Parts: sequence; C-alpha cells; structure tokens
Amino acid sequence: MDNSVKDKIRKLLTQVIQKREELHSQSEPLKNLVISRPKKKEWGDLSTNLPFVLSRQTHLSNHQVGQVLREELKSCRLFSRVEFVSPGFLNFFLSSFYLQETLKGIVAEKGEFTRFSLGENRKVQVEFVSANPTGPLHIGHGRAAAFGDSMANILEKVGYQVEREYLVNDVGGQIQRLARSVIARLRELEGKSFELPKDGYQGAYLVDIAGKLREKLGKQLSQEKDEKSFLEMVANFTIEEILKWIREDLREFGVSFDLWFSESELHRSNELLQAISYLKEKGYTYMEDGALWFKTSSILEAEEDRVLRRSNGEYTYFASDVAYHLNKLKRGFYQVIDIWGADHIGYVPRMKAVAQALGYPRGALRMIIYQLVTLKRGGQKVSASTRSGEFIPLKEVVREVGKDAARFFFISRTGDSHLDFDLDLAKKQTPENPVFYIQYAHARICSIMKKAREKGIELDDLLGANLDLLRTSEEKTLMVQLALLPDQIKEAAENLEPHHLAGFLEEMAGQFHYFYTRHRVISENRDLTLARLFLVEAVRIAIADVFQILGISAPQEM
RNA sequence: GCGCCUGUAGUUCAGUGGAUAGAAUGUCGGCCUCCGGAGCCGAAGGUCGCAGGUUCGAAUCCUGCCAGGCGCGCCA
Repeated sequence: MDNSVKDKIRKLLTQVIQKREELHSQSEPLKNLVISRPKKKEWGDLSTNLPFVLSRQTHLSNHQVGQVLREELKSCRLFSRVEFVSPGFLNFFLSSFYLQETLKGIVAEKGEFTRFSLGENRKVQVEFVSANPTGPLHIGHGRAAAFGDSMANILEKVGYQVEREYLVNDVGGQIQRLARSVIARLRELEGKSFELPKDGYQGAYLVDIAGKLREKLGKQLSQEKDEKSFLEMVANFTIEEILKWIREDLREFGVSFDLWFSESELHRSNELLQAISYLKEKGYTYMEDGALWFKTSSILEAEEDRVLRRSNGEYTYFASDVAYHLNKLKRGFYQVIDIWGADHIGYVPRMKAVAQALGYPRGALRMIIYQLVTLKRGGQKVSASTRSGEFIPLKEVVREVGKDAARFFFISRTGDSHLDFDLDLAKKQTPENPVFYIQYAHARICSIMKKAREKGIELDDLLGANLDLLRTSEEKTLMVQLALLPDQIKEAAENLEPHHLAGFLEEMAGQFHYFYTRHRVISENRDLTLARLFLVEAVRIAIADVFQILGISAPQEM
C-alpha cells in the first residue's frame, strides 16, 4: 500500500531542503516541484526540476542547488545514481535494491501493492450513464459506462468507498412521447390506422414492446376508459421493459450499479417541493410571468436565471435535478461526481450554482464532461440519435467487437477529446488492435509459467530467486515500469483520468515482447530462470491488476 | 452572437511550464532450429491551426484570429 516512488522522492527532497540552510526560502518550494519521467533513458528513471525552482527562490544558481541536492541524495539506497544536468535537472536512477523490493512486493501482495490509503475510506459517489429509459443504450452511453466504472474502480483502489448510481429519468414530456409512440405501435399491431407522433420515438424497438404489452396487459388496457390511467399504464410498462434491456446491456458490459434512483421518487416523497422551498427561504427564487425562477445570476454573473416551476404549475427537469442533487449531497458523501456527456455542458455552471445555494462547499460536487463518440464503420461515420431510431446499440457493438475491446477503446483517450470509435479496428484480432496486443502479453506469460511448471518449477520456488541476476537493460526497463505503476494509478485517481492506464499497459506490453524476443526465460541456468520467471510473473500480475481496474479480462490463453 | 471542448506525423492519438516533440497504425525494408511469429527490428514521415505576448525556458499559460464538435428552452 502507498507504494508511490514519487512520494518517496518528494519526501527525501523535503528533508534535504529542511536540513540545508542555504536552500531555505520564504515561498513553498515544493509547490512547483515536478517529478516526472524523462524522455530519454540517459536522463534517469525519474527526474525533477527542483534546481530551477529553488534557484529562483534563493540566491544560488541552478548548478549550485543541483550540486547540494546531489550531495545529499546520492547515498540514498533508493538510488543507484543521482545526477545534476544542466540547465537544471536532477536525474534519479533507481537502485537495484528498490527495483527488487518492487518485484517482491508485487509478487507477494498482488493487487494490494497498488492500493493507496489516499481516500481515507471516505465515501464518494459516482453517477454515470443515467440514460433516459426511452430506448436501448447506444455507443455514447458505452463511453460513459466504461469511463464511469473504471473511474469508480480507480477511486476504490486509492482508498475511497465508492457508490455507483444510475438516475432513471422516468418523469416528464419524454415519457409521454414514449408512451404515445408505443400506443401507435399497438394500433399498428392491431391492424388499425396509426400515426407515429412526429416528436416521438421512431425506432422499431418499440414494436417489440407493444407486442409484449398487448400480450401481458391487453385485456386490462382494453377495459381502461380513463385516458390518463391508460397512458400511465403504457408508460410504466414500457419503462420497465426498457430498463430491463439497459440493465442487461450493462451487465454484458461488466458494469453494475449500487443504486438505481428514480426521478419519480423525488416527486412522490415530496422532496422536490422541499428542495424548492429551501431555495425560496434562502432568497434564491422569484416569480415572473407566472413562473418560479432560480436566481442563477446571483451566484454566477454570466449565467441566466432558470425556471423551476412553469406557469402551468408543472416543475421543470431542472427542479427535479435540484432535488436530486440535494438528496445526494445530504447523503454525506465526501464528494459527489457526475459524469455527463458533452451535450449537458451548459448544465454544469447551473448545477454548481445550485450546490452552492444549497450551502455546500465548492468541491462537494464535481462534474466530468466527456466528449461525444463518433462511430466509424468502413470509414463511414454513423450518427446516433435515440429519437430518430438511427443509432448503433451498445449491445451490438459489444457483441461485434467484444466487451474487452470496447471498454479499452472507450477509456483509451481523455474525456476532453472526441472519440473516433473504429469498429473495424476494434474487431480485429491482430496486434494492430492494442487490447489484443496487451492480452497476448498476459497469455504469453501464462504460457511460460505453464511451461515452467512442466519442468518442475512451482510458484513457491520463485521465492528463492536471486534477483541480482536481472541485469540486462530489457529487464531493467520492465522493473522500472513496474515501480512506476502505483504512481500511475494514483495520478489517474487524482486527475480522474483513466486513459493514462491504457497507455501504461500498451507501453509495458511492448517492453515485455521486446524483452521476450531477446532473452530466454526458461533456460539451462536454473538460477537465471527463477529470476526471470519472477520478473515475468510480476509483469503478469501488473497487467491483470490494471485490466481488473478497467473491467477487461486477462486471458490465460487466447 | 455567447459559453465549454478540440486542433500535434498520411490516419487515430499521447504529451504535470522543462532537455533533440512521442506511440500506434499505414508506407517501405528486414527477422521464425529455440519458452505462443497473435511477436520483434530498421527507415521514411512534423512551420505542434495562425499571429502576438508572458520568462531563464511554451505544444503546454495569456490575448486575438481561423477551423471543427457540443451547448445556449417555461425540453429532458
């Protein structure tokens, strides 16, 4: 646990600054301190810009600061070498001692090695997907699902208690339109004249639901005279059916939720009215044109005021979202994280203003926006719209390319960028497809371990391995990569950026294949064999560990 | 018109204010007696959208343009 190399180095640097008077300064030297991975091997395994930073704050030159730091650190057993390089970098070469400790740690502790206590067991909530129950999940929801679930896993890994939540928007005009669309399909099935509502849902998937509805509730429906009850019956049935699809699609995608929260519950429980009157009491509302408005502008100048209750007396979706967020915030989470698609971008300042109006600190509510997905097939872009019925369902994509490839593609780049999802590439079972490349490394290692067992070497025998024998640059590269894994995970959690893990895996798989083609793991030399098996087993554990976070399977054979 | 996101190799994309800007893929050329060739190596490929500014140092920060995406409802 808490195996961050960077934290260890940061601590050492802090100690040196405290110890050496000439390095003292008024400002906080570590604020601008960066410890990063240099671009070139000869610049060490890790490097810091601290000489730059400190020289600005003291009367010393980059060079002088660097030499002082080097003197103090060069005998640390964390490093084999510490070098100052002009113009102002301090480069660290990790010691064999530390790299071997890392290997032993990984093999002994498995996934526990990359765990952190950072979250201090605080409760965090991640709300994601929350697709309207008006149709099956499409490709865009896939990005939300993969991203949200991986994010939740990462936060758990660094010590938070994470709750995954899906908000079901089962209220409002869209549900009315949905029900009317089903009713039209019902008439279609009965051979009557029918017309799909123009603003309704055109997708053929509603025909199935209409059929099922007729089969199950046909009699009751034909006896129902009250139009409102009729509509409600259809709506409820339809929502339930669609939610079944959604749950099933998510299950196939390896995503599950702790709580499915119904928007209608907020209406039934009176929480909506309570939330609104709370805002009223605090003076954040006013009446105009017969509607009740929220004074967004009093909190964020650039924002326009928004309607909470329409002049016809109905509450807006915004109003239920106020109630929903109050409900969430009141549950005592250290942080509530909403993961939204770019089409909700305009909503962010509004909801932040609401959280503030409700009296919660700035950091309590955090929104992550991911950009939309473009699906490509045969070089052609495919558009996605639930209402028009022209969309590629997530289920279809998952069945076509597999859960693993789909999840990998979705989290492989930052949420800030548009995602071009190339179906043809994701489907390929060749090394062009990064997920197969990485899985292949894992399977290859499993195969080596199996071979070793056939030769009479058991996992327990590895414990006696002499890791001093791992001396080649290829072995060293892998060990360094493994040593950096905990930091990688910690940083992904801090920045809420899972895509770095995908890059890390690709890199490590590449390093492994490179090593493999140059050195035999199992050879006549038993000691060397044991040492290399130890290394390779650590790599395998690391791959499986990160895959587990990303919800991707680590196959033993392919 | 206003707000947010994006613009980096032919293509898809990485890149905490740091060192000679990287990878994958594609193109071209190589490597199988041997633990999984579903792999490996090499080469070519760039005015980091454009123009200013900030500083020891800018793909990264600021300003202004240009281009694309998403928003800007008493819809959800």
